[in-house]
Order: sequence, then structure tokens, then C-alpha cells
Amino acid sequence: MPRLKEEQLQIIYEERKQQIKLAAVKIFARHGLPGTKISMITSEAGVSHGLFYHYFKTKDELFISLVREAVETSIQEIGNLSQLAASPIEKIRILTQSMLDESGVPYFMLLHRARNFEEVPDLVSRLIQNYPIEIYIERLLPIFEEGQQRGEVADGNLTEMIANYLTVISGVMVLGNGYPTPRIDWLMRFVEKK
Amino acid sequence: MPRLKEEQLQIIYEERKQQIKLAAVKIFARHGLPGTKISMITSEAGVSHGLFYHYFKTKDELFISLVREAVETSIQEIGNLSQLAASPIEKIRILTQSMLDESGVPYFMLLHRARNFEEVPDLVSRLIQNYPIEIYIERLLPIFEEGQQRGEVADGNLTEMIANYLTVISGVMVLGNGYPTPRIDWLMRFVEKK
Amino acid sequence: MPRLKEEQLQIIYEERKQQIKLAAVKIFARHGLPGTKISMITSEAGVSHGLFYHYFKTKDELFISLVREAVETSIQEIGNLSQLAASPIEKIRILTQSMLDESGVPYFMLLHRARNFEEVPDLVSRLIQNYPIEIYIERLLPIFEEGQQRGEVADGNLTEMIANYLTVISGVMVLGNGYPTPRIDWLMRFVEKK
Amino acid sequence: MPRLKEEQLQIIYEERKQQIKLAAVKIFARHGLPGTKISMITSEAGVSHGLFYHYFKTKDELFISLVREAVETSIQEIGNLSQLAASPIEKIRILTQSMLDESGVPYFMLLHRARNFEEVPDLVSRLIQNYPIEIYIERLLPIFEEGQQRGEVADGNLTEMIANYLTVISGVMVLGNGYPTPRIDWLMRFVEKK
DNA sequence: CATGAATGAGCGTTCATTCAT
DNA sequence: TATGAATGAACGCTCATTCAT
Repeated sequence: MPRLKEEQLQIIYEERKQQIKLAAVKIFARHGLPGTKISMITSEAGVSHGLFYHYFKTKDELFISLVREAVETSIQEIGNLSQLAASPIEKIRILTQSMLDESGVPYFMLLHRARNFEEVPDLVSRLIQNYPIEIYIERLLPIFEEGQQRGEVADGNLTEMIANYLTVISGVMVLGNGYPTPRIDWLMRFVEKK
Repeated sequence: MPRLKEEQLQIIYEERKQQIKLAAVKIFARHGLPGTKISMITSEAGVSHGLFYHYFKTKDELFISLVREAVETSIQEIGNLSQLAASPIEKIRILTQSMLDESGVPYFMLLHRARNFEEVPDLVSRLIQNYPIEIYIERLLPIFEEGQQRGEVADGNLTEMIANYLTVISGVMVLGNGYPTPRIDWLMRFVEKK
Repeated sequence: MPRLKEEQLQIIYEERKQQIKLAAVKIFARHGLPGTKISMITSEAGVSHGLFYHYFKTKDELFISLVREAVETSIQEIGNLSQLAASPIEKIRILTQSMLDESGVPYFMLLHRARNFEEVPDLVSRLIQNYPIEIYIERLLPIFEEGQQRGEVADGNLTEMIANYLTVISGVMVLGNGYPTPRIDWLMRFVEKK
Repeated sequence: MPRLKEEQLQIIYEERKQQIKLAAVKIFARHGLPGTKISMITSEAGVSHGLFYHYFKTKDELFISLVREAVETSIQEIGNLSQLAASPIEKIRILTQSMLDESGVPYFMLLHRARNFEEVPDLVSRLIQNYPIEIYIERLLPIFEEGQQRGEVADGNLTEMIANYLTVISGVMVLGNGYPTPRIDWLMRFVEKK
């Protein structure tokens, strides 16, 4: 059954690739592009450095594709919210949670670096410029609007509120593990109608 | 008068050193420690790369001393606030302004990197751990307390309020030039009694 | 009949081996030993790169054995000429033709590299030194002598004539596809009695 | 006198560059582009491998510029012949000598590799294609014509004669140090009117 | 003090070779 | 036999650092 074997190989291939990618996001988030050595990624992933190049062309190329994925995933996640059978305020809470949960933070940090520092390849800068904060605000607007109509979301200018909300979330992430806060609930106070 | 000449040399020496330091903070802030090449600093400062080593022992040593200065300056600035002949709310506004003004941002970014990323020498990590956010909160507490007593600062738990205030400032800096906000005034709303 | 199956395997084995060898000569001739990657050979041969090592121990070993074969074949071909039922001048023409024909050129190029460039393993250099040009001259001498006696080959010192003949053939090959010449006939003019 | 010092530095710079270039041609000629390691060049030149990159951007770039120089020099040398106060046959002898003399051989080998092997960067292939053998023939034609008119050069079709002459010279170089010939005089026999 | 030539440690990447399947 | 995943030695190149001028 060569058919089955081929498929199996394909699966293993994708698993390995994912394993290296996961290691890479973690390291890139912590050390940045120039601070990340291939050996850090491969030893985190538990493979030899040579294997990296079976799965990825260059360090830059991997970084770029990770940023691209992070951008696209973040946009998509907002899109997915709309599909959810939940009240607007619940959706906002879910979003907040997903941004702050452990697996999401490295991706956020990657985007943070890509957005604010000039340590990245040109392609990344251009990529990021296609997705300014405004796009996120715009996509979130309908959810917040519905929330306001239902009386779940606080009154006031929504564009500004969303901007503030995003700013504050960023602040929380950036201050990082520095000090403990009742994260989610505290953040929701910027949004919820008391 | 060799005396005078020596003094003059001393002055030139200090000016040059400062000039290189200023260039360095700017570049370190943008590119991080591993992303910063000595040649970037020296060309920003307009000197030859060899000259760097007349003023500083190594790249790491300069980075460390810059972080140390940034930490100490930031603590000192809070200390200086107390000396000011101004009302508490004015002091807070002045602090806010100084954190966000153009010359301050690179130092903030340096601290941000030192605090959140592991791309720095061990010595820096240890240095930073000696100055956790709590210290800033603690130092600001008297000013906020006086403000509350005078009715200038909003009611509520002050420790929490200061933490939030710092979080939000960080968020603003991190979101960076991404989108326009009425910075200072907007930030003061988290603090002022309306 | 396991006997038969084994034989068949043997045949397949030899065919595969030959197929890889043919690809290898071609690539070695064009790219030299260090310029030839195993993957070039295997993709030219249409097999996986892993398979290479079923048939050959190392890249060097294959290169060496190919050079050895080329040397031995070239010597043998001259030997075979004697057996041929043809006039001396015909024999020389056949030899010329075989050196310049498409399948022969890569082998010639291999020898050219082995003889003139130091990009080869020591063993190859030593191998080649055992077969200096003089040996070729010496082996061709009887044919040319008979030709001269029969009045087919031009008059003059034969050792020199053969050396010139080989030199010119080499020149033609080296100038390569650069410009068109009536190859065979033009070359024969260095030899034939007009 | 900073003026003088700068000039001196410039001179030293050019000398070092030349020193590395000379080492490089020699090694490239012997080992080809992929067979040449930077360390071979630098140890031949007696400098550290790091220094190479003060003077040249990459190995390929150096190779390309050397081939370009070889091509241009070879064309120029033919041009210079015309300026010489010498009889046509003397000019041809001088040309022959310069092609075969020790310092010229490595450049010839470089061109040989660039012209005949596909182990070179694309730019080199294109460069070489701009200077096919025909150009050399064309440039030599006037000299040979004058020689024929003066009765110094043998009768016959000149284009063909020059082509043969170049072919034979190439053959001599390619057969290399394999066997001894009365080089110059023997080669001139293809050209001189006896 | 100022310059840039020189060195070498270190990292990115390639590729010959091995090996499990 | 045949494949391609896996390893690590080796090489191209960068850049921090030193040093002669």
C-alpha cells in the first residue's frame, strides 16, 4: 500500500514542520529576528540544525511566513466572532481571552515587533502596512454597535472605544508578566455597560 | 596653558561620548541589541567605527549602561516631580508628557525591550528585576494621594489606578505611530476627576 | 525459479548503475568534481538521491572510477584500432571521429579536467600521471608508421606529428561549440598526405 | 600632511587588493569557481579570510570581475598590437608569446573555464557570449592581412588561418605542462610563410 | 583623538552521507 | 531496491573587536 504510506509521510512531514514552526514563533517572540539563531529554534524543536532547511528555505522566509500567518489569523479570528452564537459582549470577552491566552501571546509579540521595530525584512514592513490598526477597528465595529444597541456595551463613540480597548490590551501584553492583574475582567470594564 | 587645553579636550571627549550615546539609544530602540551593528551607531553619529572603542569597551557594555541610565533617570524623574512647585495633577501631566515626548520614547523602548525580551545580557535582566513596576507605583503613590485629597484625581483604589495608568501609557507607546490619538489629554482622563 | 529472479535483479542493478554513471559523466564534465552535486547527478538520472549510495560509496569514488574507465577506454580504443580491418588512414579517421563524437566528448572533458586542473583527489592525479600523453603517442606510432609506409600519411617526424595532431584535437574540443569548423576533415589535413 | 597620508592609504589599499586578486586568479584557474574556497585565496595571499571581504563583496563578484578583466585585457592587447612599431609577423609573435607566458596562463584558464564549463554565474556566461571567438578573429584580421601583403604570412584564407592558429594555441595551453614542445616557434609555423 | 586595515569567532546555509521505513 | 528524513562537517559571509598609523 504505497498510497497509505505516502499519506503517512505527508502527515509526518506536516507535523515536523509545525513542530519547528511552533518552536520558531516562541523564539522569535522572545529574541526578535536578528536575536534568533537557527540553532535556538532547532534545539527548542529537538532536531538538528540541518533539518531546518528541509522544511524552510531561510530564516527570513520563515519569519515572514509566520508574520503573515499571524496577521491573517488575527483578522480571521475577528471574522469568526460574527459566526458565533453568542451575545456581542460575550464575543468581545472571547476575543479578549484569545488574545491574552498563552498560545496567542507569542504571535502577538511577533506582530508587535513587526509593527514597531525596524529589525525586519522589507517584505514584513509592507505586509504589516496593509493591515493597520484601523482595519481591526473597522472589523470590530459591527459587534460593538450591536452590543450598544442591546445595552451591553457602554455608551460613547465606538471607534474611539475600540481604539482604547486595543491600546489597553496592548499595554497589558507589553507590560507582560511584570505584575499581576485580574486581566480579562479588568479589561472588560473599558467596554461593558456597568 | 596646558591646563586649559586639557579641559577643552575633556569637554570635547564628553561631547563626543554623548553624541555616540544619543545615536546608540535611537538605534538600539529601533533594532534591539542583536539587531544593532556598531556601524549603524557610528554612522548615525557621523564618526568612524573605530572611534566607538575609544569611548566604550564593548557594545554590550554600552547597552547595559544605557539601560541603567534609563532606569535611573526614570526613577529620578519621578523623584524630581515632588520638588516641583506644581499641583499634583500638573505633576502627573508633566510626567505623562515627558514619557511621550520625542526624546523620551527611545529610552522607553529600550526599557521595554530590556523588560520584556530575552535578547539582552544577563546583567540587564538582573538590573531590570531590581526595578519592577511596583517601584514606580510606590513612588507615584504620594503624588496621587495628594491629588485625591485635593479633589484633582479621581476616586478609587490608587494602586490599581496607577497600574492602569502605566499600562495604558505603555499601550499607547506600543501601538506607536499606528494611529492618531489626542495623547496627553486622553491619557489624563484615566486619572483626572472630571 | 529464484535463480532467474536473481539474475533479473542483477540486470536491473547493472542497468541502474550504468544509468547513473552516464548521468554522472555528463555532469562531471560540465561542472567539475566540486561543482557537481549528488542531486544534479540523481535528478539527471531520474532517481532519488538516496539511491546513489546503493550503487556508489562516495562521490569521489565514482569520479575516480569514471576517470579510470576513461583512461583505460581511451587506451583500449587505440589498441582496438589495430584489430580493425581498415587502412591506417581510415583507422586514424575513425579514432578522430570517436574522440569528437557526442558521446565521447564528456569523457574527454573529464580527462581534461583530471589532467589539467587540481580540483581532483590525489588518487586521480596519480592515476593520470601513469598515462601521460607520451603513452598515447607511443601506442599510435605503429599505425602512423604503417600509414607513412603506405604513402597515406604525410612525411616528417611522426612523434612530432602525432603530438601536434593530439594538440590540435584538444584545441578543437576546448574551443568547443564556440565556432563551426569542418571538424574531421580539417583535422585530417594535419595528417594525410595530400 | 593628511593629503599625503590619504594618498598613501589609497596606494596600500590598491596594492592589497591586487595581491588578493593575483592569488585569486591563480586559484580560480587551478580549481574553478566551486572548487576554490575563500580560505585558499586568502592563505595564498597571506591574509586572514576576513580581510577578503574588505576588498570584495563576494566570491562570485570577484570571479566575475576577474573574468571581465581577462576578457577586456585580451581584447585590448590585440588593440595594442596595432600601435606597435613592428612588422606584422613580429606582432603575431609578440601576441603568441604574451598568451603563453607564465603570468598570462591563469587568465587564459579562467576564460577557458568561463567559456566552456557551466559552473559559472549567469552574468559570466552572458559576459562571455558578448565576446565570441569571432571577435578575436575579426580584430586580428588587419594584422594578418598586412602580413600577407608583405609576404610574411603564409598564403590562404585568413579567417580560417586565424581560427586554426587560435585553436592550436588553445590546444597547447590545454595540454598544458603535459609534454615539452618548442612552443613559440612551432606555433609560428602555422602562420609564417616559409 | 581619529581612522580604517586586519583578525577571527560565530552564524546562515549547503550538501555529502547515513539510515529508518 | 527505493525513498526521503535526518545529521553534521564545511564553507560563505558578517561583524565585534584590536591595532598600527
